[in-house]
Amino acid sequence: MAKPMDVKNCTNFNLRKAARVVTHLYDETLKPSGLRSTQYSLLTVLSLGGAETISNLAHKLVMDRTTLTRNLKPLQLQGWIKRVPGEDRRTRVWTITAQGRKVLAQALPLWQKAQKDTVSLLGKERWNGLLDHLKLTVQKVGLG
Amino acid sequence: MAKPMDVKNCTNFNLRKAARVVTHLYDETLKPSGLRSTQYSLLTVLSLGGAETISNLAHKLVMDRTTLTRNLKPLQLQGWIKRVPGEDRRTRVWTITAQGRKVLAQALPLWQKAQKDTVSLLGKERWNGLLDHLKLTVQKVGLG
DNA sequence: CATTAATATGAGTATATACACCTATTTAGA
DNA sequence: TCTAAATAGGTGTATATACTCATATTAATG
Repeated sequence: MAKPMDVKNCTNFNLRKAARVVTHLYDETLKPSGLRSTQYSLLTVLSLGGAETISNLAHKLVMDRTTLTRNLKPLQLQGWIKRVPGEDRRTRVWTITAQGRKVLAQALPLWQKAQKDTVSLLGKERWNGLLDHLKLTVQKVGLG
Repeated sequence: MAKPMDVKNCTNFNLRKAARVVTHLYDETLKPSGLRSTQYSLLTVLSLGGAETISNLAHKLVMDRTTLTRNLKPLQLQGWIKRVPGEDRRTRVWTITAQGRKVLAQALPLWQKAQKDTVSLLGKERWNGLLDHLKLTVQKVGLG
């Protein structure tokens, strides 16, 4: 059993370190598509969920609203998403464009490869366990 | 069993999301010390490992060398670390200062609280599993 | 109905991350 | 020894992340 007060067992440090190495694998694999891994996630959410306000997206992705403002910008500049006025004059709704769906379709097999490679590296059992623990972590720590 | 090709099960997305929520908890808890969670990790490594080159640190932390160049800067500006010439005229060695040790000592109980709170939220068993999976992930995916 | 609350968003600032490219120094080999 | 390769480090640029503060609009309330 790991000892919580040993610095080597810092939850945050180990999480960020793992995120670095995994993001590197996904970014590298997605490179031919021109998408970063984070951008792939964003585009996918937009492609599945339809038009969404930035606040909705932020809540769904457990991400700060202002982070999304910056993250959506390069996608917009590439013409992969566009912003249209919402019903409420305060809100703006983001939708994926045809170009966005196109680049996403090209990225899909690459993402699938990244997933497959990760499962291969970890083993199916371990990969399942990792995902399980991560989801529980978001659930338990998230709304604190 | 989670299905790898379901976007909701993207290893990278779930890892980054978990990192966001956990980092938020640690940053919030560490706030009175004036340290961010990442800075706490860096200072701790420097306090334990003695003088290190930036390349050594990067390897140890599984982090890009140039990331460290930027991350060390605010710590240097605060006077918590300092850079001295190494034996080789190419190398520069980083060491923690007395002020750095002081702020680290103040941050220690806060970090301990963050660890304790995280274990409480996840449960000891789950927390151990999470850490275990994260370490294995770094090990297996890291040197790819 | 006028004022206040709440909601939706963006901008300024700062840190975190890393790739591509560059310089300086040391080491290895011809 | 002289030169090419390896090593150590930094800068420019771009994205990722989020806090604080500011603005616009809507909803609530006296």
